[in-house]
Amino acid sequence: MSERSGTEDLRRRNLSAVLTAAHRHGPLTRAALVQRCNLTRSTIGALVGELSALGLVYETDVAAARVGRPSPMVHASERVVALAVNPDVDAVTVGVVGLGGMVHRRIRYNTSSIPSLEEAVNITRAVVEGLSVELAGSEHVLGLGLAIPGLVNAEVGQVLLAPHLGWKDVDVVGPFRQALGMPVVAANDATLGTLAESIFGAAAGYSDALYLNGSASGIGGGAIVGGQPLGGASGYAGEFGHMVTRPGGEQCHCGRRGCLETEVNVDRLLKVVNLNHAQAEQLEDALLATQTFPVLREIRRQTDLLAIALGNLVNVFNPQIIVLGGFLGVLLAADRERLSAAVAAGPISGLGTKVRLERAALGAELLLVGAAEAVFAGLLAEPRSVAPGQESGASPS
Amino acid sequence: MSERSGTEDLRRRNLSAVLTAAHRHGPLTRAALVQRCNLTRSTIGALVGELSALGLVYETDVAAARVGRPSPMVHASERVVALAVNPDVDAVTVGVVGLGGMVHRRIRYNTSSIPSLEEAVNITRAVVEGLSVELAGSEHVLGLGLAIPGLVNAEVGQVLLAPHLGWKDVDVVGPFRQALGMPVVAANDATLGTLAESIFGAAAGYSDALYLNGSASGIGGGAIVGGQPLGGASGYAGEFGHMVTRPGGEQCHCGRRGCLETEVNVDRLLKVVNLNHAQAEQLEDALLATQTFPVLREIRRQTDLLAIALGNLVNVFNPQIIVLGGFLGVLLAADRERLSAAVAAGPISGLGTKVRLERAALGAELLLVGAAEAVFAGLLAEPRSVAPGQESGASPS
DNA sequence: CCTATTTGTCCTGGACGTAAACATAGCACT
DNA sequence: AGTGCTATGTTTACGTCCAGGACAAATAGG
Repeated sequence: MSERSGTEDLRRRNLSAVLTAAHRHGPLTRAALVQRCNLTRSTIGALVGELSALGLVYETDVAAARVGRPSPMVHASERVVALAVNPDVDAVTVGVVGLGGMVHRRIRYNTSSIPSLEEAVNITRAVVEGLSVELAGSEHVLGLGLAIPGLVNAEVGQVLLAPHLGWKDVDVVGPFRQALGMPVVAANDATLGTLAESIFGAAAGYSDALYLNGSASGIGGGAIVGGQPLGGASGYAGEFGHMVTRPGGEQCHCGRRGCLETEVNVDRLLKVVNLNHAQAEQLEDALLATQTFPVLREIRRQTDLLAIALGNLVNVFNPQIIVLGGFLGVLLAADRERLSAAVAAGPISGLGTKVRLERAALGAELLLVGAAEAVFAGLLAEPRSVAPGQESGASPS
Repeated sequence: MSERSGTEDLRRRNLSAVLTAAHRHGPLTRAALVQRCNLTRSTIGALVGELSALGLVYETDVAAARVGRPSPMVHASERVVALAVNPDVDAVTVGVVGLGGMVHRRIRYNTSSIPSLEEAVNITRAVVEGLSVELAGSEHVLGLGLAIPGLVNAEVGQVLLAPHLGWKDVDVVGPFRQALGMPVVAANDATLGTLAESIFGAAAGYSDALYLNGSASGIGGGAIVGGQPLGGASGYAGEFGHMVTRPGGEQCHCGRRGCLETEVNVDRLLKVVNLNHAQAEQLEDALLATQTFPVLREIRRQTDLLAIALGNLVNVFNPQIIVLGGFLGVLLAADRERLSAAVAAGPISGLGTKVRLERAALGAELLLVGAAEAVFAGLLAEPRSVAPGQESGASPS
């Protein structure tokens, strides 16, 4: 079933360590890799050589500022790319993301109505065909990552429920794979956002982090636990939006009452500053500019409820940092002191005082980076898997 | 800082895999180890040989029931032991636990008052000295594990707060190590209970499990995430008892109102069946025997509130199983249908329907097994570390 | 007693990383 | 401009480890 151990296992791990370091921590000198990976110069040389032969990294000379022989820079090859797709209610966004985390292209295809799965597939195929010249030849397309606003069983590639898209109990991986002829992975958007923020964003470098994102469709999130993303039994973990914070409160579409996302809600914020959904971009400015009592009251109300949920999560996870995205980030900006104080005071025995609260650092590229990261994960774990000529137009032997 | 990789790293991992398998999954034949560890007969032979030379495992012949050469049984040596100590408000319990998970001795030392740290240390030393004949000579004492009813920073061995013991901001590892002259680890009792249940108890074999324990001192718990125990940044994770389930409810000692443990509470249960604290053992029988309205109402009230918390946790963790210990197990037994239905209905999109609810399988030995497991963890990860003659009465070369 | 089957043991070969010696490339000082 | 210093890449010898194959051992079934 699983591969034999052998000494090749060691090599796999070391190749993985080097490639992962180059991917996550930007270009690094070989000397830096020696330190970071705890390997000798000889071994790093061999590993970088192999990765270079596989086309996964390349080296550049660098003007040395220090005494001693200059160490070449090892770059993760940005020509090794993943496609990233984020279907949403009003658009399907397709991205091309290179190893190293750069988003090379980002194409937002606006839809007149909520896209069906079939439409999302067709749009994606069309956009990718439009990019084919760009992708062809030199680039190596590893696969496609799907960021789905809903519950996704990552193992089997099934969407259990994506309420706002109206997708339910469908295999999403199959159709995309069939249409594009490449490996496809799918996961919940907030889970992928967590991944992205934990690697390249505000939670980078923390082993235990929480991420909560607030959007028009509710609140989702994810956790990094001991450096690893929390998936749960089937990839559904991180539904922080349905934590009950006001029992007997408003009815939630999930069936319960008083879920966090029925109370802490972008609609309520828009309403107090007289904006509509289309003007969500201006929410932050409007909130900060309007200091009237109803506005302040609503900010406080939502801040306090959010703080209860965050306090619960601190008690549960004991994280080092909590990253807030979307309108939750706006809420943090609107009254950081209050949220900070409430989170510090809530959890047992002052645990909350040590938790950092940060806004998400990645903007529009968050989900594309996260989805690509899910694709890269396989390669990073097993760099040699790139070997059997896995070009975009696959041809089985 | 950390050790170099080398091929010895492979050996370490393989030794660890074999020893861990023998420890967790009882005696196994070498043939079974070959399958389980994905290694060849030659390698398993070498590994078992080395572990045997280290005194960590031994082999026995077995009457083969199958055709073919019989494969010897590999047993984790139960003569390699850990001491386990659980200080509580009315007693200090000391145990001797062997590799393989057997509790060889369990000595409960009742105290007339809540023990101070100093008293706990002295009691432990006295009990261990009483066991010295038993421990001396043939046995190999790896160290001592402390199960503390409170917040423990496992990394630094500090108790942040153990409210019922009255310990606060004290180094617990230091005094015990000084008094006993052996390595000491400390952790929260519920965290260790989680570990024990996940290895030898009801959660064995599950990669994603939750454990909640209800005692006179409140509700604590822990999680297994992707097969690994959830620790958090400093080991404080798993404080499920302080999840707010009824905002504005009763004041909790933690400062907030309506924490789970202020509402779901053994005192309230004892009260409705007219028992006092000392009669807690009889709670289950009393609850099941008394079918009066006030009793049923209190059971339902607590069941419903517990279900809210469990529903939140299912949304957060997406676990395969939830294990309930202490009076929470009693509550499950009292009205399994109701709790089951509420947990199934609560979480989003029917996630709860797939979650198993089980009572804790380990009884009085739970914490001793868990504390010992924390001690064994180091050995299991690095079996060769046993080498430099680490006898109970240590004698540096 | 013989055969099939399963498993332990021994031996050889290949893969891998380490360590140490050597080579190289830039800086800094004179 | 030259010389030494220093940090780093490169090459080679060596040890460890595991896989795989040949052989031996031990048992059940006929």
